[in-house]
Amino acid sequence: MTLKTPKKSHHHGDLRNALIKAGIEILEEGGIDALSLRKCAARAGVSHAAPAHHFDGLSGLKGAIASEAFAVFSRHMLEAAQSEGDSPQARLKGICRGYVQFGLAHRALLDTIFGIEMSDLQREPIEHDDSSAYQILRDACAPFVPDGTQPEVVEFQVWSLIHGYTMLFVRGHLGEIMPTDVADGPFEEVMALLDRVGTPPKS
Amino acid sequence: MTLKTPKKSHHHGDLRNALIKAGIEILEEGGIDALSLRKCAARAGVSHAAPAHHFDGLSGLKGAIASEAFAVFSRHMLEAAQSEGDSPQARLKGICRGYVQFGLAHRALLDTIFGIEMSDLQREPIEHDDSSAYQILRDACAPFVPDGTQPEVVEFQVWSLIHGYTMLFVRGHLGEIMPTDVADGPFEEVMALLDRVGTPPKS
DNA sequence: GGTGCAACTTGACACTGTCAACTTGACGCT
DNA sequence: AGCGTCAAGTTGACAGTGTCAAGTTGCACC
Repeated sequence: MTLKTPKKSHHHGDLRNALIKAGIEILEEGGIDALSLRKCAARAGVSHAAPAHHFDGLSGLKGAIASEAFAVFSRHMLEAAQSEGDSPQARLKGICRGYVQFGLAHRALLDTIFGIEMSDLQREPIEHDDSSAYQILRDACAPFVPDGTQPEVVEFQVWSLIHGYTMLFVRGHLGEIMPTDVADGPFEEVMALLDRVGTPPKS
Repeated sequence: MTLKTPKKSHHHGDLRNALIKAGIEILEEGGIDALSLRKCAARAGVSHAAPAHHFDGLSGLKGAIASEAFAVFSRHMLEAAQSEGDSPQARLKGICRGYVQFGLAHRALLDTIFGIEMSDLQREPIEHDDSSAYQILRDACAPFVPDGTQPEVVEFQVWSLIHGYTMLFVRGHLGEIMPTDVADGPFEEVMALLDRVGTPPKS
């Protein structure tokens, strides 16, 4: 008598989404190594072989989870950007701060998203879509793209910097202790490299 | 009658190094997911439980392999730097090009090195040592560190940029195709962000 | 010359992904 | 209404994985 149709047949009805939800829970609780098809199946209340009807192996499930994780990722970036300021510079720095915060708060989701090999996702490219996480970065970079130049250059500069910083930072490579907050690392100092992004290199 | 002492007793004599060597071979052949303790043991000609006497689980073996991989990493960076030029700018760009080249040529070693959690290597920090890969980056950055400032700022700026670029690039996130050469991506354009690294932000 | 012990083996266990064969029930068609 | 098809889920099996306990072996040291 729950809200979801309580047909207790062996047809779950929404197993695909249930498995994704279970997978995210397991990831958040135990990290990327804790994720397995059988644990997801058990948590969703189905048999161990049921996920094979919805995903192409563990990597298929990870891809589906990554699509969901992108929503969380985007939310972190947008929220951080909003609490930073209105100028293009402040907005860009906010996006970057949200990138790091997402990596700290949802480490396993970050690993899932960027552990994916672009070569083995035959279907729709999950990024580079409109309203995607990449689009958020793209919009934040737009004010810094010089007229008549390819926007990808500035985008990849910013993305490379913040992605590399986040990956190194959350794994503890940039300090002695494992960080739990953005303030545990030299975020401001490193991001200062972006102070003159897009301006011509010859001063 | 080989050069290595042919004592065929059950004492291998140099099993630890043999396992590391086997592991690197397996990594280069099949990627990071192909690595397993049992396969390393089989290739080294010992029983499946023998590695436990030398490494603390699979992550322990990965750590030992990473230490070896750093030598290859360093070699790539130094060679690329040498064929680039003598100016500090050319040298820094060469180091970065070597970083990417290493990621392309030894993808599994890159994943092994940076898949390691700094929190669970209780022993010596493999990086930040003298003559380590990090020291190479540090030396290349030194000419750009303003007097009286902490060198870590410039180092982390450069490291973040090149690390993020490499990670995104080798996974195919920066283009439609999976890259096989540095020239398959916008390396020069992105590295242009370093053209004025270390100079004061207020022009 | 005997003893201790590190190195390695064997065997077992739980867990994993994956496959084949089977059951069930919902849906469309005549 | 009856029937058949077929997707969705189950069960069982298999090879591979890490890990532990217990046993064996031979080197080194006293």
